[in-house]
Amino acid sequence: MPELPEVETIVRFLREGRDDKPSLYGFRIEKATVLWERSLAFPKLEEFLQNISDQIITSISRRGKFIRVELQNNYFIIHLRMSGDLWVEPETTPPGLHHRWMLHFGNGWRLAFNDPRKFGRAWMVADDQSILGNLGPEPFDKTLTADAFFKQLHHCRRQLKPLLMDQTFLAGLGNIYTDEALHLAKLHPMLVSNNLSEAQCAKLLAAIRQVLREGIVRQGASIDWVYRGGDFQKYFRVYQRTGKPCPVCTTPIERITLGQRSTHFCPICQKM
DNA sequence: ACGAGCGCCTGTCGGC
DNA sequence: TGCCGACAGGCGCTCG
Repeated sequence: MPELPEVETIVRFLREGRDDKPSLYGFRIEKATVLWERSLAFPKLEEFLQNISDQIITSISRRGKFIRVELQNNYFIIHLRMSGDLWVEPETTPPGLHHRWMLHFGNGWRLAFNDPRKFGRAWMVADDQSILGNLGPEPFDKTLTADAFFKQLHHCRRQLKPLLMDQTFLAGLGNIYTDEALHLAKLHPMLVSNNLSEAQCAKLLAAIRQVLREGIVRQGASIDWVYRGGDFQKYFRVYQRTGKPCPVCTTPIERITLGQRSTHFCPICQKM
């Protein structure tokens, strides 16, 4: 489920609690259980189990699509990839079929990483920049001005769709929000970055921020069988709407493959 | 520098 | 009903 709005929703929930679930701030990790070893990218299992025990969660934040849990001695960083999710649940619940690891707090609660497709990864590292250091700017960063974004787009010569999904260019967009932003900005996904005018670049940045804001307000999108969180899927303009009318001009939405990913756009609103 | 192909995984859905 | 391919919110790798 993870693009910026879904990850942001999960981070807020872990930080603030939701419904009957507590905030994890200040929780002491009594011990961890790893059920699928490949979910742990670093360090080796033994070292991880030993070093995570007895540490206290001091903060929880998001960088791009990564979740950064700050502990006293180091960072626990999680990437949900395609199907990962984090559940706060009582220890009395039987572990789910797709649980890959769990942090036990010894107070009746645990944090479980549920990930049917097993693509998700977690790292425990002293320096968070060893994992997050190559990420591009945050879309809402105030220093990312229209002018800076124009320069970034003109610094390379790439199709907009794969470029916007490149996390070293901009951190947080995935397949859904890229398609949605390009439609809102009325830009064809195959347009080449350094051909955009200043006005088009400014419009694209504004569109990216708008769709991400909408996604966060709706608490993310829930599609398929993963992530039953928000309802942004009810408001998709183009994503997974092949053949359905464009919300602006009613022309049927088209689907092509770009950068190995299905790409949805309106052939009238988003001309080459 | 850039894009395409593929691998990693499990699950769902539509067609036959 | 069962089988089979296509497809799914990501990303790292190789190969042209």
